[in-house]
Amino acid sequence: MQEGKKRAQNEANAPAAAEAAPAQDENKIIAERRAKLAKLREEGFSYPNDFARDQMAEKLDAAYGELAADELESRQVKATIAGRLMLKRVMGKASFGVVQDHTGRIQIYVSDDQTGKDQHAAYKHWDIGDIIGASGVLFKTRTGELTLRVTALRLLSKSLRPLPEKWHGLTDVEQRYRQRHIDLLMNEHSRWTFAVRSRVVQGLRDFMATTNYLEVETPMLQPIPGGATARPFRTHHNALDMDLYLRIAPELYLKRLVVGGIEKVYEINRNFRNEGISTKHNPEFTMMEVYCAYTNFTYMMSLVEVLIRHAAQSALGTTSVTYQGRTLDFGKPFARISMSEAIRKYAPEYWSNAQLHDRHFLAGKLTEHGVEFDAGAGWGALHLMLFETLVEKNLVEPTFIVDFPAEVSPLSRRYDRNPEVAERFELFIDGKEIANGFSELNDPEDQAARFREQARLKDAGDQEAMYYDDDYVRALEYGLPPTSGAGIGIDRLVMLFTDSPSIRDVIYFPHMRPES
RNA sequence: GGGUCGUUAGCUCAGCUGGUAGAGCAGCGGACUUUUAAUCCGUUGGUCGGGAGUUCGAAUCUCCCACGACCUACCA
Repeated sequence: MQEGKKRAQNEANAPAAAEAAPAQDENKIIAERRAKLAKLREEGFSYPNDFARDQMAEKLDAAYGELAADELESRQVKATIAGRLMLKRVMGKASFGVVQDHTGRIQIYVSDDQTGKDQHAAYKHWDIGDIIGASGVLFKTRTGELTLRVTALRLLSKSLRPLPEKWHGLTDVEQRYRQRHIDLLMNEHSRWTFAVRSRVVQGLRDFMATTNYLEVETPMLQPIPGGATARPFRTHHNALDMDLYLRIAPELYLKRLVVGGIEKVYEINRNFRNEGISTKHNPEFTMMEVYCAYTNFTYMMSLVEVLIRHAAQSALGTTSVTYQGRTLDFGKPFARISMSEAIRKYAPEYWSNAQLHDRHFLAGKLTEHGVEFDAGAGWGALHLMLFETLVEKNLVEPTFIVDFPAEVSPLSRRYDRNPEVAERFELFIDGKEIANGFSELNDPEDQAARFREQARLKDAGDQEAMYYDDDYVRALEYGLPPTSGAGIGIDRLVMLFTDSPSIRDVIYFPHMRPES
């Protein structure tokens, strides 16, 4: 790090850097720009950092964009701006340019009689992509565009690599994901998408703060990866000489905090799952998990509903969004339906409640649909599989599915009236699971039994089954208050809010294989 | 994992049934003092993703590999 820093500084200061060995992918355009940089260095250019701007493009437009030309002229508004040169139009003794900062764009007008011939001549040789600063007075062109009549301008940072074409921009999805910096420069929609993402997270945090939840951070490196059924990433701690896992969920740690008296707690952070990659799955993804003592899953369902509604409103200013051509309304109450009812609703024929609880019946129907399952799978696993096969894709509008089989919900409290079913819900939108929550299992002896069953499945070859977590059971033995909790998939929520078809569109740097 | 499609200049794309690789933008040189994807004249730029094969001759046909997209199966 230190070494690298020193080297970078030397390069920046040394004119000899222009002779440095060029990278493999250098072409003529880059060579020409390096030559320009070398010449600029001879003239004293040193990547200056003492330029102070006093205006942003968007603010200037908001303040003066509507003003009449002569009114603007009479006010003689001075401004100093800085940003990246995105367009350049040279016309002899005068030139135009478009400078982009993080708020937007503003046009500049550079001419011999305003800056002097030399400065204008220098500008003509700057490149699209260069970062510049400019001072001047605002005016309106003949066509009414707000423009800065430049009296002084400086090159602040030289761009050696050409930007994509001004009209089509960068459209190649692979390059947009691999070189997100270019995507962000070129594509307004990409900038908007990530701005929405930030506002969603901010909106969630604001809401939680006003309802007195405490935000915490729990371990990403865990000796026993718990809280979900998923394959973990493994890593190694050298000093301790022990294997650790990247967390698949923060759940068990957050509930330890509830045992410790933090009764309203949440975390927004990354989870890591060593599983497939798809338009809906990235190996690391962002999850919000929340727990509230002295409530049950019905409270948590309502909280999730309100949170999502609030996130939409604060990030987008509306609760109605269009996703891939379909309208989703987060403003009206989310539907609530039990898993059994949902299966019956979407089943091709009438199935009785008894049939839906008959393992052999379910196994037969799954086979009819060509679904493979483990011979040892119980009623609950088959019931869930049938739900996933028949129902999930149909749940377009926000819908809570409640009453999951306890067998597939090893951390959920059972119903008193039916111990085969858990007080658990999942929220589906556009066929995707967006949230998952339940009344937490706070009976340490039941939890121990469930872990034993998971350990048995793991021994039998189920790589996603949970580990027995002795330390967690011991925490429960001190007494976990009746508690409900939920997890919300932030990436997927942002996909819905931004009409993004792929999770890679809402993650700055999605995982990609290395370029060969 | 399986299937389909794609990869040509810095970017966006043409390139037919095999016959010396093209355009626009960007770049470079020139003209132009209110342009708007500025315009006009001239011009540079390519290991056609990589490798092997068929052929007198391959961007083009065949095979293998890499990367990506979409569909499909699974975890959120």
